[in-house]
Amino acid sequence: MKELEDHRFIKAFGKHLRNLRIEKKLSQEELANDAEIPINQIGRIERAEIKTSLSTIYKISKALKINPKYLFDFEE
Amino acid sequence: MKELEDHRFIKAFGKHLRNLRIEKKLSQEELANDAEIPINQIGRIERAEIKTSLSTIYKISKALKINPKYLFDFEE
DNA sequence: TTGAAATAACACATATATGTGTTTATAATT
DNA sequence: AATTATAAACACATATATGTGTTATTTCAA
Repeated sequence: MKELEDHRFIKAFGKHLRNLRIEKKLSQEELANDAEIPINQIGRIERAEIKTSLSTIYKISKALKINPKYLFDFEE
Repeated sequence: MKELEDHRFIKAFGKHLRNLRIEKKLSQEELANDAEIPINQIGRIERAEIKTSLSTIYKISKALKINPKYLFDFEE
């Protein structure tokens, strides 16, 4: 089943995002505000509820003040 | 307008994907088949028609046999 | 310049992300 | 224990990606 492998990646991405957010000492709400996306989105991504889009990835990276590629700089 | 900036990023992503695909000497159809996604999706991403998802990004990186982060290794 | 391969450009149904709001649960602090 | 901040868990409407199919256009080699 390809879904399992895919889901592992999505979960790792969410965990990595959470790590980066906490490193920067931001709440989900603060990050969401900075990124100009709804408050709930950050939690949904961190919990791997959704497979977010390039657009949201870009906005989050801007709010974290990092290059988007660092959002993918993690091991599964 | 934030949309413009966002769109520059999406376009750069598409251009980078096209470069990577051509480097590997794959047609859109071959890459789509390898990634097990519809043939049209690759073209839509390369032309920046859509802001694709984490899931598709993962599948494409697998098909290209690269780490997903290299899909974001480009300058805007 | 013609034929074949590759890509673009349509249309349309379905699945999923987004956006907004409300309510519940969990931590942390005083 | 009570208060506050944070995050999770719901629901629901809307926007957009996905998936499938067909037709036009472009590209490139013979």
